[in-house]
Amino acid sequence: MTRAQKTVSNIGDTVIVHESETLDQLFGYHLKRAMNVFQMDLKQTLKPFDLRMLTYTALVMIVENPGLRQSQLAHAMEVERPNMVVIIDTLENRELITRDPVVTDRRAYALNATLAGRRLAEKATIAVRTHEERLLHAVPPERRESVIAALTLIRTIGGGETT
Amino acid sequence: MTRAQKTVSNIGDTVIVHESETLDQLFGYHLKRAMNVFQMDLKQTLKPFDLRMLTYTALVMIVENPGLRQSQLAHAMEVERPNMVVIIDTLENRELITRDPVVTDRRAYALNATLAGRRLAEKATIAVRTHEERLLHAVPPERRESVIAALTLIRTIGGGETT
DNA sequence: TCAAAATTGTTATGACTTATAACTAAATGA
DNA sequence: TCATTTAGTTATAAGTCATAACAATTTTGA
Repeated sequence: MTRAQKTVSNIGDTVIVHESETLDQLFGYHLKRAMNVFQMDLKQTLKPFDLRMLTYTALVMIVENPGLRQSQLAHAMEVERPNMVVIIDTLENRELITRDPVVTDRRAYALNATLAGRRLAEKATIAVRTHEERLLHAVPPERRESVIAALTLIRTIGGGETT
Repeated sequence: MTRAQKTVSNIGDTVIVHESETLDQLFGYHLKRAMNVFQMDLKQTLKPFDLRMLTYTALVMIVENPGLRQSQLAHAMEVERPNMVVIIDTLENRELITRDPVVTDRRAYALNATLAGRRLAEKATIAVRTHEERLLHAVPPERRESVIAALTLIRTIGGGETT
């Protein structure tokens, strides 16, 4: 049973739902279903590192963009500023990052990863890559690239985000 | 500025984040970003019909699978049963669906769409398709099919859902 | 047959996520 | 200078999602 064709079928006595013709034709529906799989897997993958999706993303972004401001990070991650505070708090409390003063702007903090932060990001990323590989092993690399290109195209058009 | 290459660049005096090398290499990251775009758009698209993503999905599934039970729908939508109750309540209160008794099982309800429900589903679906078209217009149909096929492949492998 | 187990839908509730309003401190700029 | 804007924060509300427990019913198997 590779693809769903019928909307309903019978096994013995019980009716089993097989999706919906209409929804099956919607791109966003497939996007959501695939997203669910990735999200559940990612959650489990990050659990050993005591990271959530957002804290992981923030950590990696800080590692690769030293000196980043919270507001910039919030904007990049499409997260509201107040919510970014607690994410940063979490990472700072675990001493994975530091809030350093910015000489040119005393309101702002420059975010920097500590050595522990960089190491954790590295380890977590390896785990995430491994798990992605497991999910994607049936999709050849060039297909993956093609899909990513399509997704990026969609985002840059529909999202209005120039980044 | 179509694609991000550098992680950080300077415009005038302010540092601007351009994503992250590491995250950019992750399939799930692109999936999530594209998903955000779709989700925000869908939310706006369904607002005039006073439907949310889940109520829309449930309504369409009921329209196309008459007689469906709540638990079957919950399973198909990957939603917990208690949460399905409120979704069904909402649709029933608006008289878009009915909970009909099942002669063979007095515990269960057979879900059926009313005429109003079918009409609303139809109108909403047209709107959703239109909005998807706008988001996807830069992606040629065969690319879309290819992406959907890849997403389905991922789901059937990683998700474990035979459905 | 009939008691135990499982299932359907439900209620109540709590955890977690995300959004909004309002505030302080600092920077900007007319 | 003084009004306006911005960075970060606090408090809080709204929204989403998951868990436990329950009544009614069906199924199971001893």
